[in-house]
Amino acid sequence: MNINESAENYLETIYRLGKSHPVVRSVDVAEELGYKKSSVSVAMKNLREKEHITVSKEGFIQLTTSGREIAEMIFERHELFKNWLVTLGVDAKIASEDACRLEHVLSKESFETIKKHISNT
Amino acid sequence: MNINESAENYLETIYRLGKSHPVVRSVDVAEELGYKKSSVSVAMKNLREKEHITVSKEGFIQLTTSGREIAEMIFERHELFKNWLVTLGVDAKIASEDACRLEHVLSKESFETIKKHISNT
DNA sequence: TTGCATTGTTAGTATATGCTAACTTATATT
DNA sequence: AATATAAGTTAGCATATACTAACAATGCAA
Repeated sequence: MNINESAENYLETIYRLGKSHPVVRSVDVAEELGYKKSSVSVAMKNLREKEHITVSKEGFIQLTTSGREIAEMIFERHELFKNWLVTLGVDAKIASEDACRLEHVLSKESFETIKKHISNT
Repeated sequence: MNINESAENYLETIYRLGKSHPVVRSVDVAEELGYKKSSVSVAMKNLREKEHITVSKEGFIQLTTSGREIAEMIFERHELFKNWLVTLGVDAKIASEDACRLEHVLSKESFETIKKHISNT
């Protein structure tokens, strides 16, 4: 599948925005991530080429099956780590920022193991 | 201080090698990390310029105080995460690889909190 | 001494990632 | 209609990071 941290973050953001917005456009992603729209434009082009998203002619972004799978995986990791850190006493903002980096670097094996550990705590 | 993940890894590697080798040279670092010596040469030049290492005319690399502080911090994180993951049941090789990425991305606050949590487990 | 092996350096390449600037297009406002 | 605003695109730049290729320096070995 060969997906980058950056691409994972974009997909997660599209997924997250889709929960609260009726449609998601490039400019919404840029706003959410604090990036310039040119950067997002290029990133969306790459995601289109890898078929992780489709974009309607109105500019509405949709996740494909593969895009959704990646986004859901990263989102699950993000939520798990963020909530766990907050439970342990870390400030919510810091927990969220750390989760945002953590979510990309763990192997599936470590993630599943930590998930089990957390649920037994 | 403004230190990159890459630089952190080099410093940690120098520190780690220093535990088992009488002297550490560029070529030892390259061997350890599986990088080309040209890459290490450039990285060592940057670490010299930032005064995180000094290099004798024989090519022996020494950590400065700031370099050692960074290296020890990263090393501590690495060991903590690796051992914790192994304790939870993750394969040692995977645990080590994951620790290698984890060690760079956590805030001090989250690290200290997780450290406390682990020691209470 | 000649020459190979080891170590280190430099220049130039490639990829990933985000930025600025300039442009296009479509919509909306006067 | 003329212009202004919003959204998207493209080209070119900058940084980080490792690579290949070519070269320099040092030391051992025939």
